Amino acid sequence: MSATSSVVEGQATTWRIGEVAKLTGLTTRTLRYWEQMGLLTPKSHRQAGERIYSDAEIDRARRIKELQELLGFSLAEVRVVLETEDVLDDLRDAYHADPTPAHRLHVIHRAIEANDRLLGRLDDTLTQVQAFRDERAAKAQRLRRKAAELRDDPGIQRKERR
Amino acid sequence: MSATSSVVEGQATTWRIGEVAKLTGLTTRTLRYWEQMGLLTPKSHRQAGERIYSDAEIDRARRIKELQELLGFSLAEVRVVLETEDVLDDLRDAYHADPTPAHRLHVIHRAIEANDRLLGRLDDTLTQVQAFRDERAAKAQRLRRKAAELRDDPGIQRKERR
DNA sequence: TTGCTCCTCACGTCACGTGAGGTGGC
DNA sequence: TTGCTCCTCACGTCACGTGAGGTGGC
Repeated sequence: MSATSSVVEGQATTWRIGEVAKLTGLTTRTLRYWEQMGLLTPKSHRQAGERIYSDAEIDRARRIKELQELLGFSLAEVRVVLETEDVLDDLRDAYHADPTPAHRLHVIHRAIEANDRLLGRLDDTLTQVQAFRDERAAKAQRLRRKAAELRDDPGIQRKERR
Repeated sequence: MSATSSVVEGQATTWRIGEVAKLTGLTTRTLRYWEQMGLLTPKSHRQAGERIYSDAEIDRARRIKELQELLGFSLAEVRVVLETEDVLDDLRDAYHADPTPAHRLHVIHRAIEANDRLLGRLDDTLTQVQAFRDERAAKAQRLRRKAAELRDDPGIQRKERR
């Protein structure tokens, strides 16, 4: 919001690549690579080629990062997800440009499908992480019980376990 | 359990690399690579170098996969986690070999620390995935509402949004 | 002029994928 | 002998990391 070197142009706040990196936890190298791959294009390039990003690109960068890190998507998979969302955004932008209602309904149905697929994968990872977490929580309990035993009775050699 | 080509040697079931691959969802290349990195060593090599795995290695392979895919760990990070667990296993094996109780307590405390760190990271990812999931669920609702509107009233150009 | 951030190559790295060419047991 | 799985190189790939060498505005 009030970053020292943010630039105001017209109305909207814009950012340099180093600022985007700090805000998103990415590196400048990654941002340039994603641009090269056609995943994240800066709003504009300034004189001498300096990249200028808007808030929309910050959101997009965060989305890409989530899809990669939380769901293990490759950039090719990320691309597919983002493309269906871009289509939806285009639809919204062109809301009065009169595409036929039938076409709009079709686009929305594709968006619903894509979204539901994502939801499904998220639920899958959720249950997997849950199961893994429960295992670790149980192990934490066992370890603490063991430590308590050793503290109370440090000299006793127990016969259980072999 | 009753895989066709599983081998019985003494009492325990053993597996060939291709069987391990199928059981774990990994590739044989990955299993060999992890061995080369010192992360997963087969129980033994047979004549002509054929790798023989036991159930313990299947479990270990699954653990490595979980740490990689669910938590995004690099193999270097996986190594650290597994090493602290290996120490615990050694402790259990040497339970009657009389290490001092003080030393045992120390090892257990380190294991508790390591386990709690993992638990913390699991809880972090859990909340992140949850938040992401909730976003998607909300979007699913919005999309379905929109689709219903279009179905009920396909000809109307609404004035909301811009 | 000095600092800071930006830029474009371009080679390096991590974790494998993918053949190439060959061996061993039913 | 034919099929199948195994083996070891070894080059390729994906997603960046990491300098090298240079430009531009306070």
